[in-house]
Amino acid sequence: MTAKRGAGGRPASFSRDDAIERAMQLFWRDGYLGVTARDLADAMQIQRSSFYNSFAGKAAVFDEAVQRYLDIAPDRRLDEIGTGEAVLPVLVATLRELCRARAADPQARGCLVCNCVAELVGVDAGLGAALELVIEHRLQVMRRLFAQAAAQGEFAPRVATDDIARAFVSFLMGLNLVSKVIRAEAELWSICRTFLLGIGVAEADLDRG
Amino acid sequence: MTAKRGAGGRPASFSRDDAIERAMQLFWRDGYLGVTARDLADAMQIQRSSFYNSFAGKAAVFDEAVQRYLDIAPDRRLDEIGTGEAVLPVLVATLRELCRARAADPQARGCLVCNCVAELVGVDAGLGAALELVIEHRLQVMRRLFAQAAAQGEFAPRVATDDIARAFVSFLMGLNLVSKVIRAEAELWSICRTFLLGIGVAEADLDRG
DNA sequence: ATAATTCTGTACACTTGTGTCCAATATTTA
DNA sequence: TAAATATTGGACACAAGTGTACAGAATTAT
Repeated sequence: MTAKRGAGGRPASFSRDDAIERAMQLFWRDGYLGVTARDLADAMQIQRSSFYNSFAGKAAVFDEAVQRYLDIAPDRRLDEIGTGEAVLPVLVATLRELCRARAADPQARGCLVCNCVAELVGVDAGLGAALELVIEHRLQVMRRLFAQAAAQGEFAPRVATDDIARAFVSFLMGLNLVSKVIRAEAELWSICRTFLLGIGVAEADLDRG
Repeated sequence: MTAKRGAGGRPASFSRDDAIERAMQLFWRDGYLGVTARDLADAMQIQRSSFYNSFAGKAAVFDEAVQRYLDIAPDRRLDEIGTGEAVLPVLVATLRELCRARAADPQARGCLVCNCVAELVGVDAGLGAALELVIEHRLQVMRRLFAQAAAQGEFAPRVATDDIARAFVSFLMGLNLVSKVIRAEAELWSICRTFLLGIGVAEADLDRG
């Protein structure tokens, strides 16, 4: 049974947050299809019976794991840029951090979302759609941010900011994916550099990340 | 047994090429882990016993399927550009064709190689390494091509051509991946446009693809 | 103390996947 | 025709995965 509210009882001995965290780490490394319910329960350090008691199954845990991933992903900071705030410094710092994190990961796992978009969109209707939403959200946020940055005179776009936003999301997914093959932080950063210069960011703004 | 050379015998009733082609289509749609040996034999339209007779297993078929994919992938044309030949027209035409193909695919499968890099690199050592080689090869070819294009005065690079090559491969992988979510050809093309303008390709060279 | 609730560990039934094997049949070359 | 080779279709053994069930122990609130 799932938890019911009522009189007291034995409390869960595991932290649900910790369990989801461990599940997320596993999905991150092995993808969705590469993980079984057994693997999950093992990684979450709970019995398989507890697993089925407390969670609806692999797909449900995956949903929660993705949410958890979004909380710790380097690009979460882009969602927190407010209106009126400077965009470029945060953008540059975020990309720097992303390169650092991807290169520092000894397992070269790349990005959980990107990996699973490749794996699940068009394969699993439900999970694929959920992941598409994450990408759509990133697109929406970037449209707002690039419009804002241009309006604030932070850079001189050579094409429509909506086009830049789309190119940025594509660039970001490519960077995450290629980071599984290109392992040197400096080379990953050079990709960011090339992209940023290309969309009109000034050289001077790149080093102050 | 695998085929032995000797006196004649009953010839294989199926075309090995067709079988690999069908296997490739299946891997393209469902990924590697999403496909079982049964699925494979079914798709290849051969008995499961014939499957094990004629192929070493799923992984071996996958290897052949990847090679087949490389033969039909839009970016194969980039490998055929000779020394002294103009690079940009082919590059632009290739990207146009890529956008067209990705948008025209009703199943939104993206790129088989990119999908499987996301799925397998770091997960399956053998297959992952083989896919990494494909990416490394693309990197090598692009280094040569961008150096050639710059030397031939086809465009004015603002950063080192090696950096552009790296950024291009990343861009290409991102485009393939995002094409699973962004389905309109015009939007995919706008991503290419933004990238090409960014690395210094002249506006005039974009429309003559 | 009692009821409520959860965990543990094991067990079970069922499905799916893997790889092998075989006898019968079909087709080609020598 | 005989030898060689392939396919067919079914069967088998085995491993792995899924989801459920249950009895006993543990812990909490009332």
